[in-house]
Amino acid sequence: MKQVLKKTHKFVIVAIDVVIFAIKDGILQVLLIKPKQPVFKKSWALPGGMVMPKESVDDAVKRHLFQKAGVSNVHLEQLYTFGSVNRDPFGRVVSVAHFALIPPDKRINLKTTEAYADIKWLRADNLPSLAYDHKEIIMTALERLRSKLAYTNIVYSLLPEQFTMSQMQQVYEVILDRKLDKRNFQKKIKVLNLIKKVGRQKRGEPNRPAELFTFISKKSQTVDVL
Amino acid sequence: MKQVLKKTHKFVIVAIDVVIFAIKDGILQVLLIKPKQPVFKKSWALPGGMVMPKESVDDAVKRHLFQKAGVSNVHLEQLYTFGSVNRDPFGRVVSVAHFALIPPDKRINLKTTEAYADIKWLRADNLPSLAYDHKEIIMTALERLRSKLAYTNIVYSLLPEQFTMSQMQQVYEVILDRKLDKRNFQKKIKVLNLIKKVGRQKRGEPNRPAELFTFISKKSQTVDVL
DNA sequence: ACAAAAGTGTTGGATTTACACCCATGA
DNA sequence: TCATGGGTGTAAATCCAACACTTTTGT
Repeated sequence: MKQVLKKTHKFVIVAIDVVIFAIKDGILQVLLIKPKQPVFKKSWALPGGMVMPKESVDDAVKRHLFQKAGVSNVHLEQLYTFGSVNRDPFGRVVSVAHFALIPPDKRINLKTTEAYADIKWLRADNLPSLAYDHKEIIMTALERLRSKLAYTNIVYSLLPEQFTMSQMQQVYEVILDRKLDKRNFQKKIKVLNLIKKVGRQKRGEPNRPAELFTFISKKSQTVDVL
Repeated sequence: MKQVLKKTHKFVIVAIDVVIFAIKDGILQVLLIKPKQPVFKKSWALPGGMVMPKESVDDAVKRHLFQKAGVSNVHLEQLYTFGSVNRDPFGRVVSVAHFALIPPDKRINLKTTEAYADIKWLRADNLPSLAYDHKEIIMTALERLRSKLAYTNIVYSLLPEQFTMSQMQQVYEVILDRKLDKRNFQKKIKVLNLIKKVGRQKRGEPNRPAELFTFISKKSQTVDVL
């Protein structure tokens, strides 16, 4: 199919790609697949695929996300549409890039069965060689993620249901790649009224147990965090 | 052609739309066309059109902008991609919406000759009934414009080559729809070092002549304006 | 007892807001 | 001379950044 497209070059195909982020072990990770095409044998690529005529772009993203990562009901956001003529060697494909945020305790179900050879989490700070313009897409997603951390409450999409203040601060530190002051951070978060104590503590570590918090609401809103 | 698409419903067409803003007479205006299709006889619509197989999305926007408004070399920015299934009654069309900013002294050349009956500037604060999902697109563009005024220097794209401080302040007031304090505004702008006095004044009005300024650089940059 | 992370306030500096009068011009 | 918008500074309030010690636990 795609080969035909290349030859005729008569249509513009609409596809989607998703940059899926999660923080695991204090490291920002991106979910990538290993394409089977020989051209990209040495590269990794973003999960994605075509938009079908009878599904919306949003639905296409959800479908591919579920088909490839077995995940649904996560923060999902349109990023940018990449539309240069030669971005895909197999045809004229315009891709509506998105990004997704997955909390670390989310059950996911990676499926290697389909058109790609492998799928796994890779560090965002040490990316392998990437197919298509996917490097650029990931960089754009990272930028967006960084800026949205500062003026929205999306951090809730990267935290488990219950979390400590340090965990929350760590999300900021990992993504922004700088240390924050503990007292100032907690002061700012407190005044925003986004989270509340659950009344239990995280025990079992060889140090003072930390209070557990949870988000009062998980609606996206713009708030001045940093 | 479009009718065929509707029946077969086999392909997704990629199009672009542009929300073209300018401030004229202290009013924020949007450039709209009057479609010829009977369905939209009573509506206005955004200028736009298909992306051809051999042109990039960016090039398609520039082409349509030139074909419809006779304008080139203006601030142009991708906004959002609208991809719901039924947004266009004539077929499955995904539209990559953009916005453009045009300075008031820019020569433009509106062309009513083509597939639409009329083209003209309409007030953004009192929009007519709009075709497709173009109301939503304009609202999204307005939001984006408002937020970018605050953290970038794009205001230069809405001002003539030489301008007074009051003119600049007016751009902010019109778009943000609130009054600003003259002294505080000038203080903030001054510290950003974006503009310089040209050394002449705007005479001819029955009041004290105003200093004229110009932008030191017309590169987009993010700066904390407000 | 010790190591490790949790919790918790204050101060100085920077930034932001509010606010009013005189000036230069054209009519 | 009058009406109009242009140009200009200061003081109070708020916000932000820097900074260190005590607590609680597991081993």
